[in-house]
Amino acid sequence: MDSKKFEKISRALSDPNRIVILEKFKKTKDCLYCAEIHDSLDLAQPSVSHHLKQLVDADLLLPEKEGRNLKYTLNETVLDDYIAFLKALKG
Amino acid sequence: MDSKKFEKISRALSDPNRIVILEKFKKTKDCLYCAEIHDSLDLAQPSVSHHLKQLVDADLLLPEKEGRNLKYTLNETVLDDYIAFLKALKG
DNA sequence: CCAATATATCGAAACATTTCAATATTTAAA
DNA sequence: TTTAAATATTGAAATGTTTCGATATATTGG
Repeated sequence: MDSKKFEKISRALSDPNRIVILEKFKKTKDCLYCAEIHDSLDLAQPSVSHHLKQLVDADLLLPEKEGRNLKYTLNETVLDDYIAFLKALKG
Repeated sequence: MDSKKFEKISRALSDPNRIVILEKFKKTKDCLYCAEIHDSLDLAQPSVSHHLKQLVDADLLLPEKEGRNLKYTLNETVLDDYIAFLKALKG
């Protein structure tokens, strides 16, 4: 992971609503539907869409179409790469 | 670490100049002087001061006064806590 | 104490992000 | 194939961030 990618992921992680989204993966199964995310986020639909886009653009979430719904899974590989970058900072 | 703290650290990590600062710790010894940071950052002095403040406010850097200079060390404990939060996201 | 050096703060311009209403697009069901 | 549901895009207001010149504060050496 290069520093530009690291920066982008950090930015994606620097918003309370997006943290709520990511934490939902901890509590629930390994995938979440767009509508479930929308329900847990006291925000208008375009705002939810915007936040999901940030997370997808940072590769933290992997989107998958399922009929007319959208399903997201957490990209653990990217999280691991991000963690590796952080560990490298320590020398 | 709570999510508010996680958010703040993520924001501190989401800027290219601040990443350059943190990466300098990898290359050099375990502490850096304000002036060394300033020298490696093609930015005006108030901007450097601003970025260092973000990093200190997020507890990523620990400042220490040494006469009329300022010395910073990387806070590895906070980095570890941040990493632990990330790992917890994966379940 | 005075002058010089190191760092911080202020205030404003430039830029980026968040939010939502309105609207568009896609897809499945009727 | 029309309609309803799910999601995305646009455009604009509100807010936050970055940057720097000017200036303030602290510290040390002379």
